[in-house]
Parts: sequence; C-alpha cells; structure tokens
Amino acid sequence: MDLDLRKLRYFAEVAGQLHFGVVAERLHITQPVLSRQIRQLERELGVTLFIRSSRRVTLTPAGRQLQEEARVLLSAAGGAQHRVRDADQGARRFCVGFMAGITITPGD
Amino acid sequence: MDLDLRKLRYFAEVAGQLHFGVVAERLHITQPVLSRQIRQLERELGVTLFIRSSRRVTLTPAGRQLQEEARVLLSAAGGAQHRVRDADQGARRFCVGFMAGITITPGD
DNA sequence: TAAAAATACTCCATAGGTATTTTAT
DNA sequence: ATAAAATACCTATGGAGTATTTTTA
Repeated sequence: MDLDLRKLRYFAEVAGQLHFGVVAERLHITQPVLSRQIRQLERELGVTLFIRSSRRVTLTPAGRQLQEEARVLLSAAGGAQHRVRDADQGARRFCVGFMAGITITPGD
Repeated sequence: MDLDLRKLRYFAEVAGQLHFGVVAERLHITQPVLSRQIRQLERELGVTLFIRSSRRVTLTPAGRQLQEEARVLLSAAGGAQHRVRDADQGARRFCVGFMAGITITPGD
C-alpha cells in the first residue's frame, strides 16, 4: 500500500543509468533481484516505468515523472532524518547542561 | 538504512493519539506488532520518540520533530504517486487518441 | 550469436499474529 | 487491581541469492 523508499532508490539508479546489470552491481545486489524489485514497484503503482529490450532500456512518461518525484522524495527523507537526529541531540545537550548546572552548584 | 514509510505512517498515528492499543485497532494490526514497529523505528533512527508508561504516552523532542516531518513526507509521497499515475493515464489517452486517429483515416 | 533482462527455484529476515508478562497508577 | 505496553514465540510474506532461460539487435 505504501510507497517503498528502498525500491524508489533502486528505481532512481536505474532511471539514471538505464542498465539493470550495471546498477545492480553499484547497489551491491544481483541483477535478478533488481529486475524483480522494479517489476514489483510497477505492480504497486499500477504503471509501466521502463520499456525493456535486451539492448536498450528507456523510460516511459510515467517513469520520467517518477524520476522527478524520486529526487524530491529521497532528498526530503534524508533531510527529515537529519533534522530528527538534530532535535534529539539538542535535547541531549540540554539535559547534559542541566545536570552540569546541578553539579557546579554545591550546597551553600 | 532507508526510512520506512509504513513505520512512519504507524508512528504518525501514535503521535496523534498517544495510545498504542487504540491506534493498533485503527491500523488493523495488533498492539504488540505496533509496539515493535515503533521500537524498530527508534532503533533505525537512533533516537527515542516516546516516553511510555502504562498510563500515559508522550512525545520526546525528537518525536515532535518527526511528527512534523511525517506530515510532510507522507503527503509528499501520496502526491508523488498521484502524479505518476496521472502521467501514465495521460500517455495512455494519447495512445488511444493516436490509434483512433489511425482508424478514422481509412486509405484514400 | 552474444549481451542483457526475465524466470525459477532456494534461503533468510522481518512483518504480523497469539498468549502472556511486566509496570505504573 | 487494572489498563496498557512489553516480551516470547510462531507463521508467512517478500528481499536477496544462484542457476538458467528468453529475447533482440
């Protein structure tokens, strides 16, 4: 039901390179796995993303659209994670500062 | 490695309701599964999202940040899927129109 | 015919379920 | 005492692998 960001990242690489074998190697997975992940993504979206032949892979209109969306979504997801970890670190620093404040204020 | 949008959707519901049992029912999964998914999300992000007690669940600062990020990301993902399907439908309509053009142009 | 993607399996990690235990009010 | 989350264990789906087949330029 939900879009899968792992498959989206796989897709983005294939959309850039237009070659399953080369991309599979770069992603450190095998070519059949990559093929299946992309096919599953197509099934999940109900859309064909690539025209495949043994000599050339090309993007469909839906594929070109998803390439744009992938850029945006993947970078947004990365930024989000970063900001969440920052918020956590900020809170931790606050706690440390608070406790330091306690320790440097010994009983009068 | 990649953020998981399913877990993010689960999180968003818990962050809104602050009650694992109620949310689990709404999501049509069981409470233990929801608990574990949220814990895994925390592990994956390296961050604590909720303070839990048996009577009250509250958000940490990182949790509040992720709540914001989740709103943005989930709606962005939904919009992306919508636009990709639209691009596909547009292409299909074009093909149908093209073929109709062929059939209504019989040999002179 | 050869390069590249698809298919057919096998294996393992993890999402999801049920039963039960722990915890804080 | 009780409501709610955590833990333990099981099952099944799907991600990843190897070997092989199909396709088309």
